Amino acid sequence: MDTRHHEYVGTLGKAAIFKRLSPETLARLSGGTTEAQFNRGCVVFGCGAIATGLYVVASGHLKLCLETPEGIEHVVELIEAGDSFGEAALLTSLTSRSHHVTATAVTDCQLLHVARHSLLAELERDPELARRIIGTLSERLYRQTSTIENVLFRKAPGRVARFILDCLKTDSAKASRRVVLPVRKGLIASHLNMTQEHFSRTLRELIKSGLIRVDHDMVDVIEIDKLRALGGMARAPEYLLAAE
Amino acid sequence: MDTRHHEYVGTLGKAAIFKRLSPETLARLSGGTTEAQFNRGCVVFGCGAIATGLYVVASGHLKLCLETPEGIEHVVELIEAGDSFGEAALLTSLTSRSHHVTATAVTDCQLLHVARHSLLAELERDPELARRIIGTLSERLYRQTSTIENVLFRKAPGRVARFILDCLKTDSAKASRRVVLPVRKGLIASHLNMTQEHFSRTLRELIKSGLIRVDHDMVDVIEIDKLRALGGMARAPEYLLAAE
DNA sequence: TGCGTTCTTTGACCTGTATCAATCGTCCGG
DNA sequence: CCGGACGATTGATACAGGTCAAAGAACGCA
Repeated sequence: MDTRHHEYVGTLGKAAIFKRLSPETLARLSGGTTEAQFNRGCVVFGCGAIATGLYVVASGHLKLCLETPEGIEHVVELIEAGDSFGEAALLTSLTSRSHHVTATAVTDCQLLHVARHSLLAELERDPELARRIIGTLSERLYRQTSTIENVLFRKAPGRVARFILDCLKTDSAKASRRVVLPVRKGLIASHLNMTQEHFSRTLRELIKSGLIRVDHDMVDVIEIDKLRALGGMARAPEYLLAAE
Repeated sequence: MDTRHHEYVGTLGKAAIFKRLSPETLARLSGGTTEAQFNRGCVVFGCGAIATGLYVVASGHLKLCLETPEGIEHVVELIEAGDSFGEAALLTSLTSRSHHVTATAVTDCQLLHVARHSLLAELERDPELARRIIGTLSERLYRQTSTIENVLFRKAPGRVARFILDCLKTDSAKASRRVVLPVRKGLIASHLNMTQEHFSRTLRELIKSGLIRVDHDMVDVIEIDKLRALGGMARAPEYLLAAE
């Protein structure tokens, strides 16, 4: 195990899925780890591809998408540094270990790839790892359920409001009430299940009614309560249009 | 461990999640198992409730739903005998072990409840159980992704077509090309993210164009190819290999 | 510096689906 | 046998959001 693998231990240990695992476990996992760079736009794995292991993001952003043959795509999840992806396809005999989404780099990315056999072997030794993986999958399931809820129960303004509020929560700049959109607007639109055009219009609507202010990819929240009301409500009937 | 617990071993062993586990593991799990009946319409657990364990369905049908305060509900998943549910909330520290959907009996049900502590204890001993749980969660995740795909990429007729085709696959009567709808039509409509009215209309549309024939809850598939075309884009595993 | 590419905005129009409302079965208890 | 409850069907209408088209902005890169 050379020095490179020692570096991996550090990066792996920072990822949520492996955080606070025993150093021995991490060391053994790093033995099955390789490094990979992907340039913006590159496909990490395609839908249907056989899963060879799990990816951990050292840096960069990725998207997990569903695609139609016609090229329409829907962003299931946006992935960033510290996240992992590809876990779900590791152990499903039924779905023949193939990925059911396509993973694409939306910025240049640095990834670590932990081989499937290392994970399985380690699963045998360390029950804590099993718990982690189960926890991560549950987490993912939970997020997907929320996504479904968001898409099905809310109209466009509600979805956008909730997205902005979610960014506020995660973003370090929660006090400033300023959010920097993580990716290009079109991707966000897709994630919220609407067209880029509609997303644009909806943002302007929120601006016009004074809830937010927008400058390029910077969003300032003005009326956080009204935004919460919109995002919290299942279905936003008609909110007020402050005439200008 | 009395005779009742011995019965449980049999039922547990029939569930997909526990199938072919070692008799010792099953026996120990059955020690933490209790029985429960729920009448049609009863809520097994509500969204937000703390998860106490995992449920296995001995008989009956249930639905997993998302709900709004206003009482609108969306069926995330339909559950039947041999399925398990409630696994996802067992191990998420982050989401504080609360259920994120509501489980309701749609017919009278016989359930087994496996206590959380038994599962966790057994997880420590039997890595195969860990793999099973991971597999089940992955499976669930996969199904949810399919659901998202179905709801987002297809218009109403496509969704209905796919639902019928799915029933054909699972239903034992796949040769007969006859499907018996598992639950009341309104629930199916909700699962497909449309109103009961629209579902009804869509069915009639399919009948009018000669793809199916419907008598109450019996659906006969006439033109399976056209139905497939509507349900469209069966994911081809012939996709190319993974990254690197 | 200019030009092409990629992202965003805006406008006009169209359609899928929800909503509201009424009717009609069908099953069940009295 | 009848009335009520629940589910399914059908019709009329409204609107959210998609589609198409085109023009601006921003960001490369030569």
